[in-house]
Amino acid sequence: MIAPELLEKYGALKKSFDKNEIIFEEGNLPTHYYQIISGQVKMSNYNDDGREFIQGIFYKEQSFGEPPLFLNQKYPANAIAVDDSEVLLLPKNNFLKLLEENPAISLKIIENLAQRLYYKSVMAAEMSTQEPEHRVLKLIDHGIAYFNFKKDANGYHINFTRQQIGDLTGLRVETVIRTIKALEKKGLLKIINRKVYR
Amino acid sequence: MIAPELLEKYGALKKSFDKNEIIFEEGNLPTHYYQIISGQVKMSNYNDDGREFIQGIFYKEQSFGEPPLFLNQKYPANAIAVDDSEVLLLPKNNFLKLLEENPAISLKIIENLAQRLYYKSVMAAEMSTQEPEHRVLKLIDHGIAYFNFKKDANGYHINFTRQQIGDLTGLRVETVIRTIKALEKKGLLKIINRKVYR
DNA sequence: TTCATTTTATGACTTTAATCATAAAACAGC
DNA sequence: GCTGTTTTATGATTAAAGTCATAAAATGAA
Repeated sequence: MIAPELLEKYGALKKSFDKNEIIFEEGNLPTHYYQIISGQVKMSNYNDDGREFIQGIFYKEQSFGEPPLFLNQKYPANAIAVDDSEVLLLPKNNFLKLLEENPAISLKIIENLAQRLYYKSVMAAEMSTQEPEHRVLKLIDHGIAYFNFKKDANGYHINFTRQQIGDLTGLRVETVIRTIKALEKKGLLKIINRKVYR
Repeated sequence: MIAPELLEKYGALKKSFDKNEIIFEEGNLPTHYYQIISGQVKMSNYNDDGREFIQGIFYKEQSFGEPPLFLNQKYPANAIAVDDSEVLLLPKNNFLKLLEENPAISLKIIENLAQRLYYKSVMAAEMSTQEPEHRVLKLIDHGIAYFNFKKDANGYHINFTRQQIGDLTGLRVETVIRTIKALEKKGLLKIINRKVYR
């Protein structure tokens, strides 16, 4: 996260996106640095027959879509508002100037990219070799650490739909539903009127 | 890549690893920055029943294992020499000092992490939603751009074993062998005495 | 040059998640 | 409050990759 005041000093502008509105599209060249003020944004791909894979979900104070910005490459995925969201947009050149003039920010960017690479490494290993129960549990446990799940009397409330869990783990909804039930039976999580807790 | 002279100025030492020797292990805390002088290194995970997933393969002048270094987290995978290899090791604190005193290097690190994140994004989407032919082809095409495949009269020589392709895509050897044959039949690649070309 | 190991290969079969069909409950918009 | 959509749910069936067995070719080490 970069302080909003600093971003604004370099010319960042606030933009609002409605729920399900596209922020940028796969295949386009990056033009801005994006940082969320409020709401949530997902980055995802659609394969040939319309099946979705969610690369990640981002919340307030988080940035997204930087890698292609540094590489002059096309976006490998779409960014879509999951809820009504407000986002700060800083044009690429201003962003690079900001980095140059504020070396401490570079370390923040590095740490952020390192964190995301870490998540992708863990999930890639899970998704390639582990069975559904393992995959779902790993996603949930990662989510507790890095997504904004709230803890209450029942434990952490995993506020993802079964479909979202499927799209994040590469499983189908039905499989996720069955897997979650199996995990509950094993006592690894709780289902309280359809909500999942851990 | 950071210039070897600069690394040595900050106290980096050269270390040799035999083929199949472990450089560092999953679960350990990072102590050094690693940059390859010669040979090749893979980062990989083994799941509960011994199945391997290769996170990536790295060659001369490339660094590996940085993310946990920036996050003070444990390594999410093992680093193993694929061939006899020489690696420059720079202790963590010296590396951070180097970064601090050479701001231009930070941008290099950022670009490198961005590149790896880009690869992982593309492969994650493939691995979760696409059929084997698509997955193998994507890996090969990515490899042409970023691994050191050599081009000759037959095209790019994909010098991965079927097993390695399987470990990189989450498929079993037999499936890779059959998939490659199917891709050859479709004219998407060539097999010339067991070697794969594209 | 020989021998052990790795890599590629192929067929038969099995398992597991995907698919398909259907429906109830919950939620959101009007 | 009604209605359309989304989410959760369950059972039956299918397809596709995994598994198992076996072997030839290639490679590398002694």
